[in-house]
Amino acid sequence: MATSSTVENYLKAIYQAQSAAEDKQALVPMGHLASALGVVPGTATTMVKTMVGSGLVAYEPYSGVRLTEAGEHLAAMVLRRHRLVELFLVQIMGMSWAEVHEDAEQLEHAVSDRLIDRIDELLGRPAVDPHGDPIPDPEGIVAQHLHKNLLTCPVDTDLVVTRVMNQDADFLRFLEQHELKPGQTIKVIARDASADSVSILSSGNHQVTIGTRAASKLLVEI
Amino acid sequence: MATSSTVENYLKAIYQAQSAAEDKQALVPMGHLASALGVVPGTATTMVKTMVGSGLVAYEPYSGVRLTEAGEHLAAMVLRRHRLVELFLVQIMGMSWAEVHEDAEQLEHAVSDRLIDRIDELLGRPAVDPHGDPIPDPEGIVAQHLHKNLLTCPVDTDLVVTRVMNQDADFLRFLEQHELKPGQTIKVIARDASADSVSILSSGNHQVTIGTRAASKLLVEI
DNA sequence: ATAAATATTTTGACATATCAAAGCTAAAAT
DNA sequence: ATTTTAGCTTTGATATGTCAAAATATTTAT
Repeated sequence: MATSSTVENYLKAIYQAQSAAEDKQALVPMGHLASALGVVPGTATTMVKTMVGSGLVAYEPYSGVRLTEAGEHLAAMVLRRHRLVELFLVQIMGMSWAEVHEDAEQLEHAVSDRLIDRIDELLGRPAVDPHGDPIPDPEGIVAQHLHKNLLTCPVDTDLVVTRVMNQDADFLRFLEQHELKPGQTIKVIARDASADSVSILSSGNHQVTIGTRAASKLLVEI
Repeated sequence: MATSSTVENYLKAIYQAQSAAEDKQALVPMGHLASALGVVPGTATTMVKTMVGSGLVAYEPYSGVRLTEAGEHLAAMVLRRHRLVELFLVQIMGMSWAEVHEDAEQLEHAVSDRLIDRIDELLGRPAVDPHGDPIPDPEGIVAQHLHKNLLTCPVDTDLVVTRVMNQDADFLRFLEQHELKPGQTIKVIARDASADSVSILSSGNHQVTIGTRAASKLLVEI
């Protein structure tokens, strides 16, 4: 009955697709799931059907897939392990936040409940990981934080970066270099729709201009 | 070309069987290998044949299997990861040495070279794990320590426990309770061949009597 | 030297996870 | 309303790792 790491990855991908959607109850299309996991669509269909058999997901042919309560809980546990491990690698092992994702991707399937609780304790039961992603508690409950992104937040107001919705190492290194990491205080100076850009004043008082695609991935708190 | 965790476990089992043998070049019988891995003999035969194809082992039908140089190096890397992880879990995560084996068994297949080097550094490039088992260096070289066990060591002489050749959690808890862990000083008071027993004076000056089977698993330095 | 016991290999089957390519469905465009 | 297109499912294969049970080899005992 123990879920394979493949099944854990499917659960995680469905969970994250559901979280990203406006309607949290919406079905995740098979094509989306397949490309998130790097498999061909047929593989996802087959796999999802076996997961229906384990009671982890609900599936409607030609429409998509959604987690059941059991699946959602398991997915939250995978995310809990992943995020605690990431924070642990940065905080305790002194690794760079840009490079820990791959390691965490492997370790999330290998750490025991006992060890993950030890890590949680050592880190002081943290609420978020180095990217600002919330860490589900042992019951699978996720503290929902409301933040705006750099396209929806007010201009010329002090903001604290709270979350980065992109795991790409180069992007993370860019943010680090320009003092735009979670916890740092910034300000949006201007938005230019025609230039597709947003200009920011970083915590170190340096100015940077980024594209709106990137700006939408940076979440802030006022 | 990356070895699966199954192959890594086969390599480790063959390595450890070869190390335990008097003749380090002796072939490991398939039955031994199969039972060490908890599979039926036919499975081991099949698997070993595919490993021949990868150049990791030499195999002689009806005789057994032996690591090639490439296989030995890979096996040493698995053991290096396992032992560094065990020491890490005990030293940094504060887990009990009796309970870390299972965790390490999983993690040894999931930690990256980068992370294992970080762990190695954090622990100060240690030579042995909590059981006194030597940690292979990044080139796969193992410092060979010569020790005697409680059956071959001199009686009534101060000894330091250096290594425990048994991973059984209950046995490890027993040693802990009776102050017989690696690093502690003990003395053999008497051996009784007919009673199949060895009597020991522990570091805390308590006396314990254990069977010769157990005594052979405790290695010491004079 | 032969029989009995033990160990090993082979064979056929199965579970999991995957792909390529053919076949279907549903939505969008005309 | 029909065609096109995009997306999804099915089918048949493949790779990995495993077992049960039959066949074979080796060792031990008589």
